[in-house]
Amino acid sequence: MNANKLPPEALELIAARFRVLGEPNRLRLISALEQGEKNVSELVAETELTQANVSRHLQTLTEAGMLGRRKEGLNVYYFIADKSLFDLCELVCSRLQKELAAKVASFGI
Amino acid sequence: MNANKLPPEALELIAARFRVLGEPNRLRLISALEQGEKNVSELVAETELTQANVSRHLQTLTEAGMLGRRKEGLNVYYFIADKSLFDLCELVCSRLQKELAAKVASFGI
DNA sequence: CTACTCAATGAGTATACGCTCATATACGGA
DNA sequence: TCCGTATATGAGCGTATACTCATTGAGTAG
Repeated sequence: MNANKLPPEALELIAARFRVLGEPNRLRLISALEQGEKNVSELVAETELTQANVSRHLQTLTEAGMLGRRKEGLNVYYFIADKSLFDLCELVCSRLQKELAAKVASFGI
Repeated sequence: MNANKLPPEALELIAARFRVLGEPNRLRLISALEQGEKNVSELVAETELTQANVSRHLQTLTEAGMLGRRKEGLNVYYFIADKSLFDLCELVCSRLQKELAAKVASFGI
């Protein structure tokens, strides 16, 4: 948000990126891949989502450049391609914790 | 995303936060407030959105704890309450620039 | 109190998107 | 080649949400 007059197309690009992250199940997939690459079946087992649903979310994440794909025989392995994801989530998490702490404190006394 | 088994409610909270940012016009409002607090009329003039629309987006942003409100007579002034917004956008922007640069390079040779 | 201004909100519409079922595609083994 | 397994995708449905118009609510000035 540095540039003072970001053109609409740029804003749309940025927003699109946030939108991809605005879905809990996609965050779940990202989180699951934090430990390392996994194939679709593993992700389905771990998240308990349907295979079709996992596939679609992985597609969304991959198109956004956040994940990478690697085929190995029948299996397709996905992995985190954008390490800045962790920084993003870190920022949001710490902010949420701060807000939660404030809420707790306001009840405390 | 540090914790390995973030509970679903936490993921929903994080996702909700990203979703709020996943709308170009809301980013526009945030961007407009970067210079300092502004009232609704000023934001309407600057963004060329309808007053109703601006009002709703401001509500969304305020409920998410990202903006603050201050009434002064008839006017209501909004301001950035969550400074980490800038870090978030910075991260996304720099990542997008990197991707764009890569795309340009791949056409270069 | 009346009239005016700024901001918020109820109602309605259009669109985006997450989900599922069924099917297609891709690949490996017999 | 024929079958089975892993993943992707078309079609359809239901919900969420961005937008607008009209109205209301809050505050000020006359």
